[in-house]
Amino acid sequence: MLNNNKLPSVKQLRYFVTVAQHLNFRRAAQILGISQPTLTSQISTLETTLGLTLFERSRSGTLLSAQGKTLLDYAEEVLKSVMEFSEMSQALSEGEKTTYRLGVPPTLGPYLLPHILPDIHKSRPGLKFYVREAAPKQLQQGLMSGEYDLILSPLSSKDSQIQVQPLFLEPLKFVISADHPLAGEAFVSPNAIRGEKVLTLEDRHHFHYQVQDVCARLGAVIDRDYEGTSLDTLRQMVVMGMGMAFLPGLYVHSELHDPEALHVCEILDMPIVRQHMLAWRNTSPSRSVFRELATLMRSVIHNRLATAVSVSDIQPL
Amino acid sequence: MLNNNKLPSVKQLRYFVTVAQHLNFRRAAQILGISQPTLTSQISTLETTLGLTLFERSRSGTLLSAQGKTLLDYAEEVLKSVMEFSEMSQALSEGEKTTYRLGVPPTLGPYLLPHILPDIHKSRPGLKFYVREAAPKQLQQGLMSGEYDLILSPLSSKDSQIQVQPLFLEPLKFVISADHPLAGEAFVSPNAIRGEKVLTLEDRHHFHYQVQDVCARLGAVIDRDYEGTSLDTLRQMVVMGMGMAFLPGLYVHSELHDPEALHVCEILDMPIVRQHMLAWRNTSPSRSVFRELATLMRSVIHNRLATAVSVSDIQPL
DNA sequence: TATCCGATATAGTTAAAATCTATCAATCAC
DNA sequence: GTGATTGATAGATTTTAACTATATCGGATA
Repeated sequence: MLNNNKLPSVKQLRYFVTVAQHLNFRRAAQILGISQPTLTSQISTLETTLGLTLFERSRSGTLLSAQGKTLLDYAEEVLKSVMEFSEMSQALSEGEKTTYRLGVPPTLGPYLLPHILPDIHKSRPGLKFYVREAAPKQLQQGLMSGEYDLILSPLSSKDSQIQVQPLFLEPLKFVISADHPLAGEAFVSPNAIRGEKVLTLEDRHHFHYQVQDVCARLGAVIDRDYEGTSLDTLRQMVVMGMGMAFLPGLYVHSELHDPEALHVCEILDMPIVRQHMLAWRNTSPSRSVFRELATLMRSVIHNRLATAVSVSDIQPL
Repeated sequence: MLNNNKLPSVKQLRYFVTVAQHLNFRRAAQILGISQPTLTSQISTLETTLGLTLFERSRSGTLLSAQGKTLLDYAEEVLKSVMEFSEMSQALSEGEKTTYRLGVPPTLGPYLLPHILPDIHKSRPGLKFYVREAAPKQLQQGLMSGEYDLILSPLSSKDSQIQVQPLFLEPLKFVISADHPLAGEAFVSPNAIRGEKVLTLEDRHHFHYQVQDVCARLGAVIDRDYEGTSLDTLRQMVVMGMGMAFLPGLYVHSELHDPEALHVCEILDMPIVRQHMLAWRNTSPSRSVFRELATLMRSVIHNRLATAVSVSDIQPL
């Protein structure tokens, strides 16, 4: 078997197709912008690597051989796929049509993204996001491993490989069952909570530790006997009178439209918030896009969600 | 717009895909059988021509960028089509699966090919024929123009660009209506035909001139008032008593199984035959295949049709 | 028949590209 | 810290693609 596994080059296939179209080396060379001897030599190199004859040459003209005729379709198929590759790369290099893998915490994504993605899409129609939910710890790890290009995260990581920009502060609202003695007031005194048991999510959620911190400051304790698996179950637990809880402001803003069952309030003179950041690898070739995106997100959040959250100042580079 | 229309090479795409699969330049280089600096430089050349970043490199590892991830699928598509091209060319170069365009005269093809193509296919399963019918003159012209790779032809062309090999001699049978006075004898004397009118095909068929020659030798005349458009109509004309005619032996052998309506006989002491040749361009890269094919055809015809035709001697090269 | 035109092939040279070896600098695991 | 591993860089070399000039062949034309 003479045939090495040497692959033909795109250039050679382009030459082949052009000669096959015109059945004339000189004209094809002219169209390709190369000299006729170059074309002759390239075609004959290709024929050698393939181990067959593509064209029947005679002084009186050039014909496609039977085998060449069969291969022509395949060569055109190759050129087509190369063109598609090339066009896609062009679109990508011009900033259109890039899909970024965005990781979000489950306690934030569903209550933030529906409010802001439409506007972001309107401003930057080329940007697409493939959104996946995971706990912040997994998000950060996945960011480093390349699983995500971009994450929304509560972390202010000191990792030098991660670039972080603050987006906004989200208040945590205090919620109690509507028939609880404390219900009815917009503000609850910290003293009223001291020593109380507070419901929260399971500790695989970062939210668990955030609430733990808050409770430590308030002198309340986490109820570890009953923990919610999601914000929705947590809310149901409160509605059913199993205890009091903190819920993210955006969750309240998005999901709680029935004030009957639940009373939402805040802690008097004690702002309780969590900070959300946008983070990416600082090796990412799209980092400038991401920086712009952070700015865009702050602006959209300011427009759409000013009543629920407070946007962070724009950080200088 | 920075982007030139320079196309990536197959080699670069192969490098790209391999690095993307392993996310490690050194290992990918080893697999590709090249050095790591070469790989680095090729990838970075590719990135430059595409105007974007395919990989995020850091000392701690290599990641596919978001754009690289999108392009990877396209690159794999290109490689797939190149592999298909390559595999097809390999199959072709090993003599498998070539389709040759075979031109045949309408007075021969339908009555010869069904008898021999099955055996030919059995001996050389790779050979395929795309069969088209045309008059010998068109066949020869089409052979030169590349429309056919191979023709069956009565011509013994002196054209130096055409290679010709004789295949077999086919007798022309003399047919008359079953109720004609001459019917019943296996041989008819030439004298009985002298001066008679003989039916034949229209003059766009080469067969017309062959019969004309025969009639000239016999002293018969062609009936130009009524001419058949095909052998089948010619036969019907004879059955209907419109006159006598010559029909190719293979036609008689294949189609005439009803001896009632028609009487088939031969001219006494006067063999009337036509010679069939196989012809191809002597520039054809497949000429050795065609020579073998001619031998094969003679052998198959000898096995299958010895009662109807006589195979020519094998011609030395 | 001689000649010219148009076709591809060949020779020889040059510019560009791909590749190699050797080495560097950053990072990570221990 | 130390050694192993990673991708990047420098410089030399080989290979490839390209050019110009010319040869050769076949067919049309005078």
